[in-house]
Amino acid sequence: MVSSKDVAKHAGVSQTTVSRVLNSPEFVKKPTFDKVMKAIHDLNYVPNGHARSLVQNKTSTIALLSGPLHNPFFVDTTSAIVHYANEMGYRVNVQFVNDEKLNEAYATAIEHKVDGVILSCILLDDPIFEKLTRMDIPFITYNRKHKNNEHFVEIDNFKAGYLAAQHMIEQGHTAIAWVGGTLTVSTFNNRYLGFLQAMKDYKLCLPEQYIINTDASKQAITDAFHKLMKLEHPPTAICAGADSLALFLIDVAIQENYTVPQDISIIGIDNVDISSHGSIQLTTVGSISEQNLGYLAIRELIEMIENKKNSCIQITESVKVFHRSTTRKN
Amino acid sequence: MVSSKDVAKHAGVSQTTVSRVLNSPEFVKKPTFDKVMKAIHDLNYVPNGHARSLVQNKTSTIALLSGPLHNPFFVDTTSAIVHYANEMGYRVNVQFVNDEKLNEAYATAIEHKVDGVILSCILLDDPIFEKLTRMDIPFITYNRKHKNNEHFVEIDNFKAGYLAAQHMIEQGHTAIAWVGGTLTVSTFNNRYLGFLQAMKDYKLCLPEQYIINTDASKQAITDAFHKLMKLEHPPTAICAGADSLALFLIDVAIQENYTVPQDISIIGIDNVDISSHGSIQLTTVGSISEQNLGYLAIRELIEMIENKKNSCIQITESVKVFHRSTTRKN
DNA sequence: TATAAAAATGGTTACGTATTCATTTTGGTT
DNA sequence: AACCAAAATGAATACGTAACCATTTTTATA
Repeated sequence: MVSSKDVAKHAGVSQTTVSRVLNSPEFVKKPTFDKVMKAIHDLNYVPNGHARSLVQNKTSTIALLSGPLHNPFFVDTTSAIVHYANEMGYRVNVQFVNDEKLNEAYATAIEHKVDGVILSCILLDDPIFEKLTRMDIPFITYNRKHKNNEHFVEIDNFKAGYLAAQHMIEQGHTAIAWVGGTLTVSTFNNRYLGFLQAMKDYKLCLPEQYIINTDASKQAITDAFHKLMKLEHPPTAICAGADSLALFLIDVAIQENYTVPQDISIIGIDNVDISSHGSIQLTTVGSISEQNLGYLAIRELIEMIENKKNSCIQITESVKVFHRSTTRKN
Repeated sequence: MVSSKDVAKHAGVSQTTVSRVLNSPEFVKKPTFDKVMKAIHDLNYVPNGHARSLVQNKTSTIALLSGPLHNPFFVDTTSAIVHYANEMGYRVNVQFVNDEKLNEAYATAIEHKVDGVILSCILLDDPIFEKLTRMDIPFITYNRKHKNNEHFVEIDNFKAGYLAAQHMIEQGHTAIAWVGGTLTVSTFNNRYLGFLQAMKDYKLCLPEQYIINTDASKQAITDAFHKLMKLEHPPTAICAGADSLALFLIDVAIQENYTVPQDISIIGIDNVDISSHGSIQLTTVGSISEQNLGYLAIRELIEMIENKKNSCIQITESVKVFHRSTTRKN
């Protein structure tokens, strides 16, 4: 492997000068600069990023711990995060983690002394939080948050759950079910609480069988749907804890020859990009702002890294209903 | 930052022993091992990956240069690639590149001495190819390939184009249009050639206005659709060069109050995961095998990295039609 | 017990860069 | 020409690890 020493020798200068040519060319005379550049080109030299990271203690790398891409929410956020980070000169190490394999993911992230960590998949009560804090690595969570989290970006999850229920109620539904994810996740927890509050405020009956909080796998959602529709009095509407769940539900419904929304109304939360596709037209609750959570989070993280500011970043975006075609008057 | 020297001092051993505890514990006595582990834990030590990379000339990192995630094909492949790589102990540096900003992307990838590069976005006649070869970094392309490419994984694009046209013809269509991407991309080029061949074999008339090869942006596809449907004799069927294009077309069609497939049949190529969703049910041509191209590519790349084998990897997967609900008898 | 072999540990160095400080060269002024 | 300040360059070092070789300690064998 050709190093800056080789370049120096080839150009008849010192390694220091080679380094200067690349990092502070204003301090080197034109002829010297040209000589070195020629040598760099001749030898096909590429500086070694690891050596630089080692000496500068700066990696220009960010670790992204995202949820899986089969959830369209993470498609949108991952895309936004990687694009913005690259634009700002950072490389992004991506990992798609499920909640179990979290520890490994953190380990590899930390070993490489990334400049910052941006993550979604943290539990309300996650020991990882302390580790990251102790490591003194800037980090921010998006979508989810930790119980004593300082830096996070989220939507108003409680209100989102509330609005979802309210929307169904306003459409004349009374038999409204909830299908959400595990409550150890802040997002699902708050959305669920919002849903409950609306049902209470509007004095609607909510039988226990109408409430399903399970893991977010396709299989679990399929089972949930079956369970609901086989009840003696099946619901006429389902509020899903996330668009990804809503899309699963719709898929299952169609497979089982139900028509959405004629047979059953379904609303999601997140307003993922694909929900507005003509073939899907998912009614959902999402951020009022155009910018997705991933973008907001990475912007703040890079701000934290570069300006070392330690003021708390706590962004909660307002939400509204996007009324499309998967819900209708009952 | 706490280093292995600090650990060594704290444990009363040499730095070498600390290194051994972590990398070849079988050569260190139990009591010493315990002492060191305690020190590691006490000091909250995490080894520095960059220093290790520097001395070992091995990074356990792979650069992924993918197309954008709004194309669902890249959602599937990115997911598969990152998952498999992580499982095999590699970190993945992801960049979503458009064809213009390719050079920057390569530069940052190469600077960090990644163990390998996996890329989709290469043009048939791309100077990058030579650079990578000269750098002696193992690399493989998926989906697309370079004109003198050695390692690649693709589907049988020519046949895919052929089958798409054939499917429409068998459904009784005669006015069949083509909407594909730029022909400097191997994938689109071969699919287009296959389409042409089928039209020729079946002796179908193909007016020039029925052929649109443009960039793959939503706007361009919208324009293409308008152009086609405003013709005096609009087509009754469109073969799209990729599922992403087909999905754009369907979205536009629905917005413009066309019904798919009643008003117009549309077929894609790739069989992306989302195409089988109940709300979409896109008829498409895709690989016979279950495994997506990203998975095949990363598997081969890691094989190349670890076994230094230099036999050419040239995988072309057979394809078939997945007949769903966006095409029908004319 | 003596001795050789094996096991365990330590000292030193290299990896490739940026940085600090010292030295040389340049250019301007008298 | 002499001198000084400024500009340009170079030498030496640190970053944190793994690897190589040397040394010490332990174990097995006669």
